[in-house]
Amino acid sequence: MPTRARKKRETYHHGDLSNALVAAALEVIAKEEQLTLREVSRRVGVNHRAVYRHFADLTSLLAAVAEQGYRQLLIVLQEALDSAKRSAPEKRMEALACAYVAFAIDHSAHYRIMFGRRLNEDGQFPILEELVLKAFELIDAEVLAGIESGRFVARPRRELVFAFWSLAHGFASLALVRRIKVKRVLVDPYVKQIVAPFIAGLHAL
Amino acid sequence: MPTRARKKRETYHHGDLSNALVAAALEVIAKEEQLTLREVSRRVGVNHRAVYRHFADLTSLLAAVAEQGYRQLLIVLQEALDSAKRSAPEKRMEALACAYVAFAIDHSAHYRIMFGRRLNEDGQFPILEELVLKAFELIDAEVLAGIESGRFVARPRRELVFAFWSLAHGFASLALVRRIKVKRVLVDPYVKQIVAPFIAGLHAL
DNA sequence: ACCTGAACACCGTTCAAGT
DNA sequence: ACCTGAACACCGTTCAAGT
Repeated sequence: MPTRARKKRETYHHGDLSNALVAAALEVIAKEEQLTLREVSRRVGVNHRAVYRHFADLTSLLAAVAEQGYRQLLIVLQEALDSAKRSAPEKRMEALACAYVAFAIDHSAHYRIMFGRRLNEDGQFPILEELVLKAFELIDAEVLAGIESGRFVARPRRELVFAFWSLAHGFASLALVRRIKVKRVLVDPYVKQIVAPFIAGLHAL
Repeated sequence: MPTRARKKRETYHHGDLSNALVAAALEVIAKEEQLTLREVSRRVGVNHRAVYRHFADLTSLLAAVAEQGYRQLLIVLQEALDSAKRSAPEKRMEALACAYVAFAIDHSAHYRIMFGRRLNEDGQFPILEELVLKAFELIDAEVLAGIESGRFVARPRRELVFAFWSLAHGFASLALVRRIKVKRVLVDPYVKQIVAPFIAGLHAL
């Protein structure tokens, strides 16, 4: 059974094809289906060649999808911090890790595109680098706050941030490929156990 | 220019096609070329259909490639431990992390297949699960030794091992996609910085 | 038992043409 | 300016036939 176009256009021109394509791509990955240029254009109801009017190639379309993902991730991380407003730095780091891993697991296809192979050429998509930097700074601010409050003594900060990120990303990524097996409801307590030694180390390095 | 077959067979039957295919696959990924069923069979000098006599599908061939990778990784990790025979548990963990990340960076295409998406169906390739378990046990033995020597007080062990693995895998994987940028010669000192807070935490949790 | 050839249903991408 | 259709060079996989 061939996939049918979702929408029927009355006009020859689509109007907002660029956004529609990204939205359709998000639909596709939400269903865990194969994300191809042809499938995405099918869903929008447009010839697959029309994509090239808006994106240089498939990779550029994926970059737009990844961009959305990074924006969502930033929001999720910020929300986690807001919910832990009055908590100690240790708890705030923990909340950050839990939110990060939960995002990766609940949006696994999206997460895979964000951290997949295709978008890894240096400087090819500056917007992605920019958003990644924002996430870095968000974590960095927490580490800094912990140091300034006198609770964290470890440094240098840059490496601490990358260590924290490696931990969260590594766990998420191993969970996604089922090398670490966790039930969804147990993700939070599991992540807390995983980051515990790291957080303890922040007191003592 | 079409890719040419490397070897010319005199006999109709190849003899050791299964191993030759895996070897050719390793050649392909070593050159960072696209690993396809057709390219691999071209290199061996055999019709691409012949692959199906030995592997159920492309994924099974990739699993055989991953298997080799896990075996190499285990050797590399064991060598790192052997070289740090008389060192303190902290140093041995550090050496393990350095060896792990170095392997991932120096065999990036191989590493990507080992931890890529395709082989992640639960229980589809028991040999892979078995080798992953061996790696787990290798790390676990180190953590146990640290605890028994009285230097590590943290627990539970299972989560410590996964935390360590997440850290190493996460760092390697972020480095591979260039989200963390490290020069090759600086990998060792960088990794030591990254694992430092975790190792400090093993003393205090 | 093992390998091949032709065919199928998919890709991403290029070119020239339609509205 | 924007979209389409036909064509190209690739995939992995299935079927029936060759040695």
